[in-house]
Amino acid sequence: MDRPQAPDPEAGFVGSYLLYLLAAVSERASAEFHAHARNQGVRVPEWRVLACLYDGDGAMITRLAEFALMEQSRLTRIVDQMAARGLVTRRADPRDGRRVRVHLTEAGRALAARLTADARAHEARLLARLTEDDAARIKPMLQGMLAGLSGEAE
Amino acid sequence: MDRPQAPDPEAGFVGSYLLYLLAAVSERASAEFHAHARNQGVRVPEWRVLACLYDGDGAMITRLAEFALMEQSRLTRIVDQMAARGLVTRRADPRDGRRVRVHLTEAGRALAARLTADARAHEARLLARLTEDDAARIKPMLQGMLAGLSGEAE
DNA sequence: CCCATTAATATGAAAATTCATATAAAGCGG
DNA sequence: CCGCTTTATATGAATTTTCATATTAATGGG
Repeated sequence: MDRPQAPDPEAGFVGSYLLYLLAAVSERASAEFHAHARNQGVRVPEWRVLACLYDGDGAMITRLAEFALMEQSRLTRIVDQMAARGLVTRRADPRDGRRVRVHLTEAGRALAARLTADARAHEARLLARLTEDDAARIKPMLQGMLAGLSGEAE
Repeated sequence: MDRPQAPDPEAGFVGSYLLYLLAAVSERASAEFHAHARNQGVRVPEWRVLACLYDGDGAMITRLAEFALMEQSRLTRIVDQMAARGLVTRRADPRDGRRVRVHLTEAGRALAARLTADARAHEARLLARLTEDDAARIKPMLQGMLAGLSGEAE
């Protein structure tokens, strides 16, 4: 097993720079599960779309792009591909003809259900590797940060 | 100011999924500074290379790629571009002819110094928005996670 | 010293991603 | 109802990124 190294947290700037730590932890914590998803034929952006729609079907393109952490034009193309693969369908919003609502198909929902279950299990394994304290605090802390960073302008 | 929304942390899977929270916080916390870097003509991968080299000049391509969170072949091309812009130079390692060591030029070092200072200031502003408790705990927690995820296989 | 293997970097070609902008539907003031 | 502005999505074209693999150098065994 030959995992990537990280910069020394003691020495230098990078090893204790908050934005580096966030990016590195995110990337490395996600690596395993993302590899699992790809093995199931699902790329990362597609997995994000599946997960978001599984939480709330029929989201419009713009909001879906925000939740799935990607640009609108990219999401449009991801949705194209997923539609071509029969995972989602597009429907015009009856109230507002500009909007496109994205819905999971049967197949898409089944795939999302499977991957979401896998993700829960994987998350449990990740949390199990933390100290009890950290495991208890990490999510609320991140949720708090996210709330502070999203929405309200200051 | 119209910031992206985040999924409801109360409802659904995504809003309380650890890997989502990490990715979202990383992305959104970094957005401002990354925009600043781009305004200085420096893209994100380039900024990461500058910061890593500023910490320790003369890194080889492979390790630099690990630290800078990108694939080797991508880093090779980033270094190409940075060399073309006069920010770095490549030098063969005298001990091992396969290795290429990347060094900052004067201009590269000056740019790295400036951006690193900006990054410290920006980080201070980010931390100031957290509760005292969170601000004190976030970095050690992330460093611990990173150590657990890197290096040692289990 | 040679061969086979491993390691470090580079590169071609395909695919993904971005950026600016086009298209089209709503909303609004008059 | 009209024209103007805003909002939502799509798309062309350039750039970036990935993936597999080529190239070159070191290493270890016989």
